[in-house]
Amino acid sequence: MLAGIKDVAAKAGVSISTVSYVMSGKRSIGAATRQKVLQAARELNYMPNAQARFLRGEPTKVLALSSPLHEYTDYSNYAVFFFALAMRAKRYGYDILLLMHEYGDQELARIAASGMVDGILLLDVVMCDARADVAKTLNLPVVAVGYPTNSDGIYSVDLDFERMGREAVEKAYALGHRHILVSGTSGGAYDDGSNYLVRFLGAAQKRGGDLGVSVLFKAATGNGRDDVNLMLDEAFAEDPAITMIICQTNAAHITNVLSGLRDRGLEVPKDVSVLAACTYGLGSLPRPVDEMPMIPNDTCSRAVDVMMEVLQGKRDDVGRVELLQPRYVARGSVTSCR
Amino acid sequence: MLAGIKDVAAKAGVSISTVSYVMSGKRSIGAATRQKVLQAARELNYMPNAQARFLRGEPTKVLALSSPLHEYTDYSNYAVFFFALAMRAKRYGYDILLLMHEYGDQELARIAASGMVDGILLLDVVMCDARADVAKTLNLPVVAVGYPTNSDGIYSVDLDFERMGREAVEKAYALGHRHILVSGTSGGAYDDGSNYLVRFLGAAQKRGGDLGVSVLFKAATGNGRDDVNLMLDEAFAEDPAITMIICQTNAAHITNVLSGLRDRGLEVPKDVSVLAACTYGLGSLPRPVDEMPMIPNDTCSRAVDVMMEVLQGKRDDVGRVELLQPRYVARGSVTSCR
DNA sequence: CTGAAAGCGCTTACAG
DNA sequence: CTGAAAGCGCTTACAG
Repeated sequence: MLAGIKDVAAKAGVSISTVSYVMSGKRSIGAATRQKVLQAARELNYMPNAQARFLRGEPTKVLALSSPLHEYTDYSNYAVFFFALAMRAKRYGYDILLLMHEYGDQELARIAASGMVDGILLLDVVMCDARADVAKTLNLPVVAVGYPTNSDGIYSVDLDFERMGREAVEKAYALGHRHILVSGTSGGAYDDGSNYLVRFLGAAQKRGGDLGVSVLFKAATGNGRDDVNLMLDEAFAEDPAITMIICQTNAAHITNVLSGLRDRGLEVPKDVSVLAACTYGLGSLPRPVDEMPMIPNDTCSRAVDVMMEVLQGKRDDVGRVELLQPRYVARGSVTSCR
Repeated sequence: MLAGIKDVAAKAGVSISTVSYVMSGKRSIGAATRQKVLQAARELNYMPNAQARFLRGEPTKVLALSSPLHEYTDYSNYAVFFFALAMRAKRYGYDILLLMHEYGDQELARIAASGMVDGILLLDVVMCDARADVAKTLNLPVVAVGYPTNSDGIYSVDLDFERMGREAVEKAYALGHRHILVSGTSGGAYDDGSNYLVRFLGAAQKRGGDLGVSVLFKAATGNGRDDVNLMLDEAFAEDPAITMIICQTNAAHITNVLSGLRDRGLEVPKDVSVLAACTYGLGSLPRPVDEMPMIPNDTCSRAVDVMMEVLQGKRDDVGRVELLQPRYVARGSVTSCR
C-alpha cells in the first residue's frame, strides 16, 4: 500500500541508491534520471520511512517531555508550562512527545533507547529527581525545567528562587520593615519536593538573619477564609509587629489575606505591605498586589533554547544550571514602613 | 555506550537470536542459558531499541495528536481537550505525540510514513478538513474529535450539536416560548469552520421553523459590555416579543447578557429565560444559568476508546460518525413563558 | 554519472 | 534446546 524506496526504484528503472540520492540531494544525479525518479516518487506518493532513517541515527525532530500527569493534576496551572515548551519547540520545528508515566525512570530509558526522540525535557522536577540520575546513563541530551540537587549529567533551567527570597527581604529591609511574615499553604508542599518554595523560604530566612530582620513563616492549612484567618491570628500573636507579608501562594490565599487584614482594621499598604512571590496568573484580586512572579514562559523558552544549543553541538558543559533573574512588578501594595 | 543485543549475546556467550527469544519469551530457553542472558542484560543495562522493532511493524504505543497550535491559541480552553485525550490515552498505556503544524496534511503523511505512531487523533476539526482526505491514503487509523463533512475514511466522534439545537428549541417550545434569540459572538467563527456553532444554529432555526417559533440569530461583535448591549438593542428592536435567549458563547458574554437584561428591567427567568449552549467551564456567573454544555471529557475519552477498538481490530466500519447525546443541566434560569 | 552491497538493531522463519 | 541467516527500509562508503 504505502510505497517504499524499492517501488520507486523499480518504477523509475534505477537502483534504490539512486532514488535515495535524488531524495537527499547528497549526490548530483543526471537530469534525466532525476526527473524519472521524482516522477515515479510523485506518482507513488512516496514518503521515506522515517523509522529507517532514525535507525541510522538521524534526528527525529521530536523532543520527549517527561511529565508525570495524574488524574488530579491541575490542568490550568500545568498547561502554562506545557504550552510554553510546546510553542517554543514548534518554533524550532520540533514536536513534543508527552510521556505521562508515573515513575519516570524506566520510561525514560525506554524512550531514549527507542531513538524516537532527539532529546528529553523534564518537568515537575523534585529536589532529588530520579530521572536526573537515569539521564546520565542515556546518550541523549536532557534539560530540566527546574533545578534538582542531582543536577550533574543534565542541563537545568530555573528561576533563581533563592535570589528571589533574598531580594524580597532586602526590598523589605530597604523600606524599613523589620518584621516580616512569609505566608504559605499546606506545609506538605514544602516537604515533598516543591523545591522552589523551599529555596525561596530558606534564602529569605537566611537573609533576614543576616540583616537582623525577623522573618516568620506560617503555613495555612488551606486557602479558605478560615484557614487564612487562623494563620493570621497565630502570626500576629507570635509577632504583633509584623508590617509586611510575603504570600508564597495563589490568588485565593492572597484574597483572603487581604480581607483578613481589612477585618483586623489594617490598611494595605499603610499599615501592612503585601507582596506576592512565586506566583503566576494571579488573575483578579480585590486590589493589585506587588508581585515577584514565576515566569513559566521565560523559563520554558530558555529550557528549549538550551536544548537546541546542545543539539547543535554548541555546548559541552553538561551539569550546567542556568538561573533566571527574578522580576519585581510594583503595583502599590508595598511601601516604606510607617 | 548504550548496549545492543550483540553486546548482550557476546557477554552471555550465546547468539543474538537466543537473546532476542529470552527477552521476548517467544521460545522456551534452557534455564541456565536464560539466566546467563538475563544476567548479562542486567549488567549491561540493556534496552531493546524500539526503533528497530518499529521498523518491523510492531506497535509504538504512541498516538499522534494533530492539532494546529498557534501563538494566539487560548490555552485554557484548548487544554481541556488536550488533557482529556492525553489522560485517556495514558490509561491504555499510550503516550501522545503532539503535532503542532499549521497545515496538517503533509505533516500527517510524514508521521504516518515514519511508523512512529500507531494511530492519529485529529483535533480542531473544521467543516471540510483537509486532514481527513489525507487520512484516507494513510495505512493508519484516524479518529477525529469533531465531525467534518468529509468524514469517510476516518472515524469521527462528536457531541450531537444538531440534536442539541433541536432540543433547545423544543424545550423552549414546550415551555410556551415562541420568540427566541440565539446569541453568538463574532460572526467570523461561524464562517470559518467552527462547525458545531453552525450545526447547532442551523438545527435550532430549522426546528423553530417546523414548530412555528421565531428563532432570531444575533452575533455580538465581541463579548464586552457594549458589544452585548448593542446586540440586545438590535435583537429587541427586531423582535420585542423575545422571551428566551440561548447564548452560544462563553462566561464573559453571558455575564453581560445577564446584566444587560437587568439594565432593561427584565428579570431572569420571570421575564426572560436564559440558556447557555455549547459552553463549558462556565465558571462564575452572576447567577446560575441552565446549560447544554460541551462535554469535552466525554467526547475525547470516547475518541480514544474508538481508537483503541480500531487498533485492537474490533472494528471495520471506517467512516463511522459517533455522536454523543447532549445533556441538559437545569439551574433555574429557564421557566415557562409568562 | 550510477550501482551493488554492507550495515543500522532487532525478529523470526528455517535448520539442526 | 539453540544458532546462522534473511529481512524490515533506508543511507552511504566502495567500486566502476
